[in-house]
Order: sequence, then structure tokens, then C-alpha cells
Amino acid sequence: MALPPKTARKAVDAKDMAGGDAAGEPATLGEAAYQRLRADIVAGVLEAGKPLRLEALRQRYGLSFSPLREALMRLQSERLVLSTALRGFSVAPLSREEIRDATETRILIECEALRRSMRVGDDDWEAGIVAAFHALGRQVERMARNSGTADPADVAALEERHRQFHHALIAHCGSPRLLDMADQLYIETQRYRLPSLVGQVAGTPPRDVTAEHQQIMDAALRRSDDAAGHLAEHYRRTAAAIEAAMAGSPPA
Amino acid sequence: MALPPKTARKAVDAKDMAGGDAAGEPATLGEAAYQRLRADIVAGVLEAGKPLRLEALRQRYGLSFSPLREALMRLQSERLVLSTALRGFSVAPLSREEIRDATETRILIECEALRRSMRVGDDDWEAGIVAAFHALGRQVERMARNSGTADPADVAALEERHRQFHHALIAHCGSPRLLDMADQLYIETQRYRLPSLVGQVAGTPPRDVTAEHQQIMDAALRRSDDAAGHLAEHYRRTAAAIEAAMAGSPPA
DNA sequence: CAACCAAGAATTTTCGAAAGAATGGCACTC
DNA sequence: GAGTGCCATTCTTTCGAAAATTCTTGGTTG
Repeated sequence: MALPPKTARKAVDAKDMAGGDAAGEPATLGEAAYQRLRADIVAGVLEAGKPLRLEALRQRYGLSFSPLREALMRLQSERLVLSTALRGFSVAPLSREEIRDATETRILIECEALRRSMRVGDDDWEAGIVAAFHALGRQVERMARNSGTADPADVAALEERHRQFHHALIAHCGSPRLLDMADQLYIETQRYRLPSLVGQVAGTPPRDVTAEHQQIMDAALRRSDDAAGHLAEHYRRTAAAIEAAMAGSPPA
Repeated sequence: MALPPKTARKAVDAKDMAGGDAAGEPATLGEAAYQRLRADIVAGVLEAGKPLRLEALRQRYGLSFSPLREALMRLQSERLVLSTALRGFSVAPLSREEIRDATETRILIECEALRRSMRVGDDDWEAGIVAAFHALGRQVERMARNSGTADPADVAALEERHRQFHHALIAHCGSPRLLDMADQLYIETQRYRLPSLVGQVAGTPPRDVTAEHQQIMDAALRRSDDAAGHLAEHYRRTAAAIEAAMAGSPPA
């Protein structure tokens, strides 16, 4: 399955695609700052709880205050950054309560969105899910072959495929708000998920994530009422694994 | 309108109220810009769909670009403002699809939050609801006496009491995310609600909003499963009234 | 007459400096 | 010796101008 066919654009000028694109080249420095800051927070490069000094960020990213502030403001409303009135910003801390709240909220939002998608989803919806599942599976295979590999590119690809799969499930829910909230909660939980992705957590019941995905997908395609339940179960297991990992090595 | 005199900004001395307060004195100009812009958008002073030129805003509010951009960025993630990469900002348009999505999303969030509050709510929770209901009722009475009054102060007070009542219902849900989302959706729907608050909409079935509130409150205090249903019904009726009003006088 | 291009105008975005507040340390009082 | 007020330092916040980009207009061509 190929991504939507890239309509042959005038290759001459890449700058005519002016819209604030999500993944492509950031059109403004503010957008770039937002993307880089977000990535660094999610990856843990900027440690949870630590203050974000503007001067330090200015040097780190080679930007001026304005775009940085803009980005931080945005990240604040996405719960990745905290700020106090005249005391600046800091990386939002990680905690057990937060992962629980984020998980349960995500379940509420995505289960509803899944039910709605199942109600109205057409062939394209189904095809999108199957395609995403397949691509995710291939990436898992690839990484399983060179097992032990922690190639960051592979991890990033895995995350992206994973995101696309879960997005495909709810893509046809018809509510821009639910989709936005799901996207946002995905990012938030990614912060917690990433660390546990790299190192396998000991002491947790062995888990076949692919099987869980398959179960969700099958139920969804069958339009079975079980689909939402499986999805919730999937997220709760992930949360449990993360909590176990956090108990094992509480971050400094 | 005179240029803003360079009044020395007052330092908020009470260090216990250090956080970026919601209602009180805005600690920074950015916060002030956010509050004023938001109020003007919700009130319709800044018309839906119209572009927000920075130079115009600069003059209108007597501020510089930085705090304005900051505020606009924030409003963008709250769906009150749209922005395109190098083409600036505009007030988010009003539409039937939006009011529907906002209403249904609000029902999803608040019903869940209400159920959770009912599960764990204690005497304080109950007292908060009763108090808010009472205060709301008094305000309604007062305005009914001087009927026909469109005193903006009264309308503002009514809105605030109304907000507090609905907030009290879900206050003990235990999820910061649900509360935030509810707050945000309240603001979004307020944009639609306010116009229909001033002029009574003709052609809609007569409505006793106070009775609806009472019904919700009673069911909630009884911990009845009906509470969420009543709440949903309440919101759907409001949405229907708004849609009727929009059909009657589609905004220019 | 429609499409196209270029120059000018309007607007957004970015910068670096200056002003405003918080933090921490130090002397001073009680 | 503890509390208190003041000062220097550090940091955030704000400004206004400069740079970058889009939009508009008028003229030109096919």
C-alpha cells in the first residue's frame, strides 16, 4: 500500500505549499521550535520537571525569544509544558496519576470515536485499518529480525506506524474535536510509552501486542461491540506496563 | 482613544497566588491580551470569520506584537482562532457542524465526569452544587423582575453563575483533563449560546431552564443513573435552540 | 479577453535590546 | 541568633524596528 499518490507538483517551487503543514518543512521558525521542543520533551532529552530557561533554549536551537515563547505557549496548552506567570516554563513532570488520567481519558475519547467510526465507516475506512495494520506488522518483523537493535530510526518508524494504526481505527468518527483530542493524548502518552519501548520491562506478563492489535482490528471490521472493549484493554495493559516500569526505576 | 500611558505595572505581592490566575488580575500583558481577545471573540465583538490583523489589534488593545501573538497562539489551540502559516490569524467561523460537534463532545466529556463525580462525590460536592444552583436561581429571579433588561452586567453575572453550576456538577470527577476539556468546551459553546441568551428565540418550544437544572441536580444528588441523561438532554435542547436561531437569522 | 509577470504595498514573522520581576545573599536590627 | 529589609543578579516579559513573505495592482502578451 502506498501513501496517497503524490500528485506531481511543480517541482520548481516547494515554497508554494504555504499551509502550516504538520509533518513537512515547518513554514515558520515558531513552528520549527514547536516541533523540535515537542520531540525533545517526548524523547526525554529535556527532562521532566526541569525548568526551561529561555537563554538556554535560545542557544540550543539557535532561535530568538519570540518563536520560542510561541512554541512554549502552545506546548503548555498541550500539557507538555508548565508555566507560571513571571517565573517561566518547565517540562511537565511525569507521574503515576498523570499516566492514569491520560490513559483513561484516551479510552473515553477513542472508544467513542471508534464506535462512531464503526457506525459509519465505509470500505476506505476498513482499507485504511488493514493497510496500517499490515505496515505496522512489517516494521515489527523487521525489528524482530535484527533483534536487540535500538536503531533510533527504526524506533521512530515503529512509533509512526503505531500511531497511524490507532488513528486509522477512529479516522471516520466525523468529529474534528475527538480526533484532535486523540492526537494530543497520543503525544502525551508517547512520553510515557517511549522509555518502556526501548528496554523490555521485566516482571510484566509477556505480551503479544500484535495479537492485541489484530483482535481490535478484527472486532472493528466485524462491527462488533467488543472492539471498544479490546481497545480499552489494550491501553490499560500498556499503562500497567508503564507503571510497572516506573516503579522499577523511578526517574531521578 | 488615548495612547496607553506607561503606567508602572503593579507587582502582585501576594506570593501565594503566584499562578497564572484565571479570573483575577492578569499578571502579564500576554495573559491580559488572551482574556480580552477571548472575551471579545465570545461576545462577537470580533466577528466570526473575519481576519485578525495584528496592526489593528495592536491599536485596539494598546499592546505590542509579542503578547498578542502569544494570546492568539493560545486561542488557536482552543479553537477560537484559526491561523495559517504566513497569512495570519482569523476568528474561527460559526457553523452548524461546529455547534453540533461541540455539543456532542461536551456531552461525552461532562456525562463521564458527572458519573465519576457521583461515584465519589462527598458532602462538599453536594453542597457546591446546591449553592451554585441557588445562586443561579437568584440571578434568574433578579433578571426576571426587571424583565426585558439587557444589562450587560446582569448577563455576565448570569453566565458566570451558570458556568459555576455546571462546573460544580463535575467538580469531583478527579480528572484534570476532563475538567480542562469541559472548561474549554464551555467557552466554545458560550460563543453560540450568548447571542441566543439576549433575544428569546421565537418558534422554539418554551423552555424552563431552571427546571431542567433542578432535574439534573436532583438526579445527581440522588446518584441516579438518569443524571447524565438529563444533562445530555439539557445540552441538546440548548443546541437545538441555537440551531433554530441560526436558521432564523444566519449571521452576515 | 484571459493569463501572466513584475513592482509596490501591506502584513506577518523575527530579532536584539531594554524594561520589569523574582531570587538569593548580605548587612543590619531587635 | 533569628528576623527583616535592601541590593545585585538572573530571568522573564515587552517593545519597536528590521527582515521575510504574501497580497495587490497595473501593465503586457498571446
